[in-house]
Amino acid sequence: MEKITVIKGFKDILPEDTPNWCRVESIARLVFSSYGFREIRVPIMEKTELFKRSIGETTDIVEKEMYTFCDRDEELLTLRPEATASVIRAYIEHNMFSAEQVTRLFTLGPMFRRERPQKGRFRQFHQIDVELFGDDKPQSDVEVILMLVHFLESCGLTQLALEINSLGCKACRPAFSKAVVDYLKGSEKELCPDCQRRMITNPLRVFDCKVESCISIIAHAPRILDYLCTGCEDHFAAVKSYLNDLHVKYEVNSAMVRGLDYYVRTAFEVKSGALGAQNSLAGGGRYDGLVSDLGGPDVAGIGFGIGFERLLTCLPDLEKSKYRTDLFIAALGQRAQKIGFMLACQLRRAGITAAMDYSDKSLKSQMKRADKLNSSYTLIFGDKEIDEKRLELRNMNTKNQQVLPLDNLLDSIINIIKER
RNA sequence: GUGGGUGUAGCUCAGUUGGUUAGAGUGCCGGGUUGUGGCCCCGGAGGCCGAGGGUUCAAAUCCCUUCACUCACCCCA
Repeated sequence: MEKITVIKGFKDILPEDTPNWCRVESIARLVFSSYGFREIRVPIMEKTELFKRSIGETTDIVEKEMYTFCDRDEELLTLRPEATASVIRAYIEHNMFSAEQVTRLFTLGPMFRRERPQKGRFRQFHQIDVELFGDDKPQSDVEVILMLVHFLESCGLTQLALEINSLGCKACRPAFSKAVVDYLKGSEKELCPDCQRRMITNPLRVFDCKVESCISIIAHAPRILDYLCTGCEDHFAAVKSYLNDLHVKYEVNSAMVRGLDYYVRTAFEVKSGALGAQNSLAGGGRYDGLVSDLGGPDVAGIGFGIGFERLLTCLPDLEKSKYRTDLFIAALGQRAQKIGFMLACQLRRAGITAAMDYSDKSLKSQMKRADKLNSSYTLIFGDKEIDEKRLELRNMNTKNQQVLPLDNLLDSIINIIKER
């Protein structure tokens, strides 16, 4: 019989790893809550239209990476490639804007993009996603960036590289795009084929190219920061000033452009050297105008996403989770097995991790099992102990053994274990 | 979608210029005198050498095809 395997680019998260996931999740909840962010959970599927309108029809994500299928009633549905669109949809749908001026939300869960998998990139991957609606002041940019840094540091990450940039707005970006195209036309033939194509489709993407010759051409290209309108310039200056005051280290990377069409003004990214080619650990930016594009009120927005798997690969002290057992019951013989089983069931109901072997194996073998399960204590008994009503309780660390009376056995074990 | 690398035991990997019954470490199970774990010693189970085809007296080894994994490009978290 042929084995059925997981889908390419999808991963099982095994028991030895799940505690690490839980740990990071609880740090996120803790840190975000102190900034006033509340958790929202949105579906992993949406109508395809939602992503087309938010992310942009001509982006790679929408053009070739989405898992889209036709439902039985002919409706086009898509497994979410990112969370922002869904959160905005929910924000609008539940009229959250009328409940409060500023809304702070976060969510976490799986995202889906049909790319070729490689290090730090999977078809199902997980993101922690943060969104702040209803405030266009630079302080909210700073708050969100600071929270991101705070969170990553709380996870134990060091040597983070924060890069920020301003992408301009609807008013000033078109002029910049044109200037870039004009500049590139001069040396069009020296550009790599990809960049020649980008010139037409999405000129700003040329800044992302890693080809040696393109990099040297782009080094002298116009900089977005020289084309910002007064509003964008003031906004960006304020963001930088606050970050300086807060001693948040960052680099301005005027070549940083982001792959989702909706970003305006502040864009930021956190990179790590531990990741390989896909070195972007978290990224986000401002998206004023997107909420109204999706049918909501004209409110500002800013947010970011953190790659969960990428974050985990950056963590320095990742440990595989081991077994941990309070009490192992080594029962010898049929009578002992029966008593032991009843005891195990009762202990578990009392919240104590109790384990035993249901087949009547040799004591040596049961002791080995107890050791493997990292048990703190092992209760040892057979016919002799039952007849004498005196059971042996071995402390596995000290090797001391004490005698426990069969009467009130449950309570005395609970007391001993809870005292530790 | 395009390249490169790798596929041998549950896991990590050896395997010579093609040559007997394919190995090690680790893990798993059992044993080392009656009922006491970790260390040590002994034994056992576990492989269609990724799959299919070809060359040859003979293929894990050489050739072709294919699949999977992986890294990189594209792009992004």
